[in-house]
Amino acid sequence: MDALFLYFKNFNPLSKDAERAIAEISSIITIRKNKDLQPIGHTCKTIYFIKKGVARIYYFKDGIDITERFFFENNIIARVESLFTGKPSRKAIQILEDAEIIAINSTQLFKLYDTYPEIERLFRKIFETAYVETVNRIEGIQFHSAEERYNALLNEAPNVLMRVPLKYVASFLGITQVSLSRIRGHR
Amino acid sequence: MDALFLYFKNFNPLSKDAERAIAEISSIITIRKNKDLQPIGHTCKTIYFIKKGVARIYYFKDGIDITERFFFENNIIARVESLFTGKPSRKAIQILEDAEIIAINSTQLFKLYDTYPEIERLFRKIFETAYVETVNRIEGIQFHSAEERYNALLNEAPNVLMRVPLKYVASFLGITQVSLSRIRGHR
DNA sequence: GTAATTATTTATCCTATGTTAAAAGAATAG
DNA sequence: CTATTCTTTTAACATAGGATAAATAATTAC
Repeated sequence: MDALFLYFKNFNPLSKDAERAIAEISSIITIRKNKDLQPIGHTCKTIYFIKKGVARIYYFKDGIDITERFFFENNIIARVESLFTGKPSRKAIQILEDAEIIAINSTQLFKLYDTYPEIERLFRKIFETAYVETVNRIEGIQFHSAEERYNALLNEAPNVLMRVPLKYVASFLGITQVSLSRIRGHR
Repeated sequence: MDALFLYFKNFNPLSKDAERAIAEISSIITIRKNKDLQPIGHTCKTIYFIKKGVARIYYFKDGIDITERFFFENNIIARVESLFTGKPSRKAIQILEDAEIIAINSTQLFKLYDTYPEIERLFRKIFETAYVETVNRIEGIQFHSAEERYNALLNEAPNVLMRVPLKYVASFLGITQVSLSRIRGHR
């Protein structure tokens, strides 16, 4: 649990009381490579924190597997389009490397918001930051060539290319696997 | 101010007290077509609400004017990548139709969060919703052809095409104006 | 360790969108 | 009302990336 609270400190340090309250609604999961942590079609009622391992959010678009995003150690994962709307998610979370994960029950978490404004503030800040990252990502997607996006990924997140199968990287970059392979060849 | 409080009710109804506190840190601006409401390079310290008119957030990418998003009546505008990070924004807000706008001072607003948890909750929910919209938008950008994106816009937000110059729509769709014109010709 | 499966690359051909330039149409200023 | 400027369309040509198929290479199961 310590890794989680350390992560929280970057956003809004919590009182011991608040930490305890979160610990009470959380559990630790170990899960193996290639398993789905959450399947498509379920309403997201959990916020995950990766202690160890790699994961991705993916979905199917016209029968094709699309990676929305990758997640590494010391980060929060949630399918926010379901978490914040209460609607079933069309997306799944898949584990790409054997993982150790902290699962926080979001229904209970949102109830804690009433008793602990500091917890509400913490998650407000976490998701504001995630929101900003998403806004910035649109720019990268929309106005760079596939090759530029690949090179940017290589610079900014080389661990993606080192720890994740290329077939998943391709759709994340918005191209086919064949194109990605061609781009990697240009060198 | 009433339009603003009515808008707030969709997210988290406020007490009269909280409404008064927000009214105190807000002002009404009238501004003409083609003017910049906020220039590039300034740190965003204001959250705007459009009572009347149309606006867009735009920036320059390699000297080319890119529209990030359009905003119509009864919506909040903010350059969140600046608002939530405190860094200067590379983006500007431009008015596309003579507008009447409520400007909320964000520095003072964030201070109100301490006294009025209901206000913090309100804006948490507003930005959670905006975050979800942004996540959903990525899907639309990344895996549809330009023509599909144009048709989707035509269906989902025909007011964009009716009230906004096409040259601004093109970059919003991620294509050149020439391509947009070609696509509109296919019919 | 070998067979079977899965991931990646290479090759060919094709289409959507970019680029540049020019024409046509609409809006604005005086 | 006319001239000027700004916006949109049209045309011709170039290219990045998609689709399909097949060949390697790497993993996994037994």
